[in-house]
Amino acid sequence: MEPMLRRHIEHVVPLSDEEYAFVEKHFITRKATKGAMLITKGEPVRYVYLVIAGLLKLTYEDKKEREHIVSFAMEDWWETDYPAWFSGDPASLSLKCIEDTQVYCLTLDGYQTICQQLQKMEHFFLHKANRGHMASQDRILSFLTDTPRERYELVLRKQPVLLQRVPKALLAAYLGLSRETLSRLYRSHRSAGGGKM
Amino acid sequence: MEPMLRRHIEHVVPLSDEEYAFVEKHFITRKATKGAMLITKGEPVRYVYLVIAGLLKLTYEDKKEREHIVSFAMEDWWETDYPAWFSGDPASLSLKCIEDTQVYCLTLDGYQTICQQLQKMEHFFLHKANRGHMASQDRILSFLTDTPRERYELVLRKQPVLLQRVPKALLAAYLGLSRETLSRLYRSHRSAGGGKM
DNA sequence: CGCGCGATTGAGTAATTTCAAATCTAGTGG
DNA sequence: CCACTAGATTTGAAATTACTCAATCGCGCG
Repeated sequence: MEPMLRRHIEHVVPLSDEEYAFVEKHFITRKATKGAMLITKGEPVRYVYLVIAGLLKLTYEDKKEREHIVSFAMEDWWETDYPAWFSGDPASLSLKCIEDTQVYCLTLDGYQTICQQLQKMEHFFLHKANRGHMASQDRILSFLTDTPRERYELVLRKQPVLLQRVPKALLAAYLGLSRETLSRLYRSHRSAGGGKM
Repeated sequence: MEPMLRRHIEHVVPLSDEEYAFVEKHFITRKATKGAMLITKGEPVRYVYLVIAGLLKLTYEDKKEREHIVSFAMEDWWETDYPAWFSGDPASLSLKCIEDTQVYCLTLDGYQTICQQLQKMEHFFLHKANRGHMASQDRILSFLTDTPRERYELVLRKQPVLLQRVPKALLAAYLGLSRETLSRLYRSHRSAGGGKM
């Protein structure tokens, strides 16, 4: 069966068998169980990860030891602490498995080699980077424009999957509000929405 | 004298005279006076802009007609409504001059042609896209982690220029708080900071 | 001098947070 | 099947914080 990596890339640029083989050489795959850390704050960042299956959280811990979630990464997402990965500096973020997870791993060297040798792949990564940038701007806009309640409703509408897959406390850390507030918003929805009681 | 565009690009990738000439062909320059609109909500987005001099605001207007500032663009920044520029859809954002401004303009066609013909330039844009993505994640993190007061102090420390160049009301729309609140934060700083009265 | 605009101030209101306690749920062992 | 525990979720009440709305201030310009 076609490897997930190939399908993923060819969704953007077509590759010959030879080209794909060259690309694949630079990846390794890894399985990690729920709770495992792929990136730990303070340590070097070896890889950028492409999620094959499972769910990750990219987090930042502030001075008061509160955990904030920069993003969730699920199937087909690329994730890492980019500033640390690019620069070689120790990570300021952590990346942790919320579910059992399988990922492709790519080093910075591998990334650079692939881009240098295959313009198509540089094009692919440009495409992905642009997407990522736009998604981030969207999230910024949501912080500027929407109230916490509206942000919650947005997730409810656009990513109902998250409600199933992540504990509410994590969702709160992603939306930027306290678990208590999230719980109260959730309640008002249950009744208003017309669920059976 | 060296055109700003060439210096800007060669800060990332070196170009031969011939290569630069090819690239430059696809840009036009434009001057716009304070208050002019480069992108108007609802209209098509022809260009991505590289700011040569001046200052722009990229804004979103919500249902209650309140203006939110996604970002300020100053010298050496690339800015546009990316989703609209890439897709051809009408803009959901607006881009307006806060000061008299001079920009390079590049169409999507020009961008694609340049990338296709010169791998170096695809590399350049990949570099820029990665930077942009990281900057956005940083801003997201600030919304998650910092209180409005801390966000204000961050700008104070890291981009004091903005305080000089931008009216306070705009800064508030950028930080995601009301002008009144910003004014009060500003006050408490004046006294605490030990400025002459 | 008076107008106009940006910035500030004051007072009351709405929303969220915090801290503490109560409740619920799934898994474990008897 | 029931009791029990750990973790997640919910609830309550007080305290913070930011918002809104309205009024005032300060300054540059005609």
